[in-house]
Amino acid sequence: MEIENESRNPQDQPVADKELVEKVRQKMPDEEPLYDLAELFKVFGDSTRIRIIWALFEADMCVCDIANLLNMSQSAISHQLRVLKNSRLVKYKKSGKTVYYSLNDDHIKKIFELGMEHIME
Amino acid sequence: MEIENESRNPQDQPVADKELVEKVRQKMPDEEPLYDLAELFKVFGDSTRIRIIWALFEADMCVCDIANLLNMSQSAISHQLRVLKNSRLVKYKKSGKTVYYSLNDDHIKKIFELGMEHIME
DNA sequence: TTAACATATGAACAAGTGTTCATATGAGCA
DNA sequence: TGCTCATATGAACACTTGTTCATATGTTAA
Repeated sequence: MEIENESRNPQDQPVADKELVEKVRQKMPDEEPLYDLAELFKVFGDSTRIRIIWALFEADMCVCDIANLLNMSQSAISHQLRVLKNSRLVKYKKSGKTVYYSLNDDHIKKIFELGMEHIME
Repeated sequence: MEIENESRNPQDQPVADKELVEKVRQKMPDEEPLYDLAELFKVFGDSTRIRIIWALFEADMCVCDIANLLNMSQSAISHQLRVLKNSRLVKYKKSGKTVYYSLNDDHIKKIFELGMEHIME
């Protein structure tokens, strides 16, 4: 009985360089943090949310002023702020009827700047 | 005829702090780069693409080895590599039948590391 | 209390996305 | 030439997502 030279994975994919695949596999982070990272970038992957965050770079703002700034409905902004809140990217402070949102993470600005550098290249 | 105290935008949103909205509006970047930035993060916002990129941090790889590493079909990987290629995040080099992909941007690793920092917080 | 206001929320729908499947392309080899 | 292999591609489909619309919640002021 011969051993096949080319290894195969469960999906029956041929492997060109089995050693390399194993080496890289061992260096890969666990699935979960990579999944979480994708979830974070998914949040950044919408221009409304990008613009909300960019506005909050400049100043803490209430929902209606953000809606006005971006020329969008209060409801749309509120929905998106919830997404940002769920990702711990923004926090809020209530003041009477008004709710003021602000950024909750110092990394965001740096991430955005690096992203901009890629775009400008 | 009286001038209303509260200004309204085309969507009939009340404005709490008109001056602030104007100040922030002037500091906001143009729509287009913000739209492009969202497009970039959209590309990062998928765990398959995140894992492909992370693999390429370790080594340049051909399509079938990436498919094997991630235990996914060659077709799925090829489709995703095209997305990465269109965003100028990866480049490729042909060698006979085989196509080797590699990263095309030094910012990516930094962006991912900062993203990870947010997750770990 | 009632009215006005700021915000949040749920349902619904159109638009977008990732994978699969089948097949095309193009290079190397017999 | 014809066959095999690595990759690319198009169509189809299920699934996800962002907005709108209607309405609920909760606060302030009269």
